[in-house]
Amino acid sequence: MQFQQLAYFVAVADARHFTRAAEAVHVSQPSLSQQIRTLENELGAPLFSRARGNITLTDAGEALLPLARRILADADTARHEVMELAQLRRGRVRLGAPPSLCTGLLPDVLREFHDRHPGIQLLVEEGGSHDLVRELARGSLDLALVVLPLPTPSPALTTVELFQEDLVVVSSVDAEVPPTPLRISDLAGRPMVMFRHGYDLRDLTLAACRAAGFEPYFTVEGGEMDAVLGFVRAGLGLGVVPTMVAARAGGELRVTPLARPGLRRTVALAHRSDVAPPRAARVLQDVLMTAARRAVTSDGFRPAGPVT
Amino acid sequence: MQFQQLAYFVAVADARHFTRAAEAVHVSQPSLSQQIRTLENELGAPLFSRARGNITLTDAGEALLPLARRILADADTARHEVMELAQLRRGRVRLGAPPSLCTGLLPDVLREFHDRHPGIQLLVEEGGSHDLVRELARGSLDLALVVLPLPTPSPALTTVELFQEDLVVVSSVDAEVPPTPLRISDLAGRPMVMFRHGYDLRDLTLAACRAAGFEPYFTVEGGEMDAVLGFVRAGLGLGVVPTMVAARAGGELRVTPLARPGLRRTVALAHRSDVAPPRAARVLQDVLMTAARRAVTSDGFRPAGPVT
DNA sequence: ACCGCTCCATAGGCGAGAGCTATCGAGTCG
DNA sequence: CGACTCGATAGCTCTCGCCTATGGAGCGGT
Repeated sequence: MQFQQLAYFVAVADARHFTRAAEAVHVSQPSLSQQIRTLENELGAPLFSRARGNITLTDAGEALLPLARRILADADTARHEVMELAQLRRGRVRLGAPPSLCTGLLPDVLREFHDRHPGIQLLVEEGGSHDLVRELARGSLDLALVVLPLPTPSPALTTVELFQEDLVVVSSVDAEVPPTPLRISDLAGRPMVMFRHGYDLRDLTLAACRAAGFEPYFTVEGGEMDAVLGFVRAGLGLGVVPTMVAARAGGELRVTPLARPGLRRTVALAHRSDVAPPRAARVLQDVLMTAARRAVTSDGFRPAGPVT
Repeated sequence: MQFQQLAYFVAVADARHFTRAAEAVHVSQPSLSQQIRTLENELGAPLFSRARGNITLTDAGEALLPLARRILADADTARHEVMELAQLRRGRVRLGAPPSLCTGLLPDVLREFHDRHPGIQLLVEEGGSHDLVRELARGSLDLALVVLPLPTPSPALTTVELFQEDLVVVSSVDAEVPPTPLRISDLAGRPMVMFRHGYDLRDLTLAACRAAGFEPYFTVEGGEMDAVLGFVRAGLGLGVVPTMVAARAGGELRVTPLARPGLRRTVALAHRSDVAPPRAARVLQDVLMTAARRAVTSDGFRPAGPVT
């Protein structure tokens, strides 16, 4: 049984006429006759009663017709479904990202991606690198933006570095003006506001302070990104955030760069090594990498270092 | 898109392994790989992510899988449905017959047919030749037993004569013994019981009486076959019925043959000329014709004359 | 580190079959 | 009775699905 045999069969059943059916399906009449005959032989029963000028379905033909129609319709549906997926008119990308990047990088990138491919559903999972890595491995995420180095490196994940971004200190416009540029050691003893456990920014800042030989003093700790910025704005202390987050946070905040070497983090894109991500995810990856390159040139970000 | 491509695709999706899938569908592994690739090219999207030892469906593959399964299942159903029809394990025959044959010939024939093909549904339409011919032409009957000549002959119907049967006179065992053999003219003035309008037996008998120069006298007229036999048994008059009906009517009835040339009717099988009857109908036709031949030799029926 | 094993992809050849054109033969109509 | 219609048949070409043989990449054992 072949798809075109079923198509020819349906055409004859509709036209009640071999020659006209052959025209409808764009084959010669003998080819169509032959295929119908082959189908009849395979099924072991005549499908049409061929009386001159009065082609009729036999009972076997009547039984076959609805099934043939359904099979052809299903095949058509299959073609369209898959082609729509392939042409990004439909689909889904599940992207994981840490809160700092959800606030900083993602809005523009997702906006650009959505404008180009409005049929693709975007699911963003906001979480710490640890959670994101687990979900990637489990297959519940297609892609994740992560901060390197990964908390649990694994050969099952492939990471591509996107860019490095400097961290800056933010403070309330009403607070005492910190020295410019600020060294890490200048943070010693100053009141600070810190993210909850799980933020890689927390670990990064804490490690830097300890490397400088002091334990930072937190007036408030534990909020999410927006809350921390709010606390800073309210004068509760200094905050350490990525450049892009500080830039987006708007007024009421003073941004102070750190003295060299400063603090820097590497942002990368991670996906499973064993399966190729869906087409839509690969395109999102392209958009992300292009945006990263743009940011490197226009916003003073640093290009990504060697791949780890 | 080909059926075997879908089958191979499903096999790989199930086995998650090209080589084992190839064994499952009994083709070489390269053939299977090639067909999968052809399918992927046609659909414009990869269906599997081929990582060593970890073959996985892509999103396109996931979309295709349920449809592929359904298409294959439908194709299988189609094959079985048609083959069951062809092998007479299922099906239907719609047979029309006049009441006299429903009473006489049909019970044994239908019993024999049903024993041979228990899956075939038998629908019997009891009616006068006129109605039966109309229903045949309309397509609501597959076959009909009719008495020739047809009331409305038409080239759209093909008739095959089965046999000729003699008519006999039945009377109550309590009534006056009619002369043996009886001539048609002996019926003049004798009380008779007659069928309702529409029975070809009525027309046949009336015509014979008129040809013999008299108008018959009916004490009761208008009943169906069983009723008429009951009236005869009750002594209301003589009846004229086919030999086989008289034979089946059981006791309480005296059967008197008619003197030569007597009365005779030709029973034929009719079907539409333009469409071949369903397979089951053709087989029933065979059984009927065989039974007719048997009746000709064993029950003293006469063979059918030349085909009209 | 290397060898061997597994497993999918590629190459080349063969045969089936689906397509074509040309023609036949049966039934229909003017 | 001849022209016409329409499905079946014949003979051919060429695509394509199948095969065997082989390539090449990753993984495991010694």
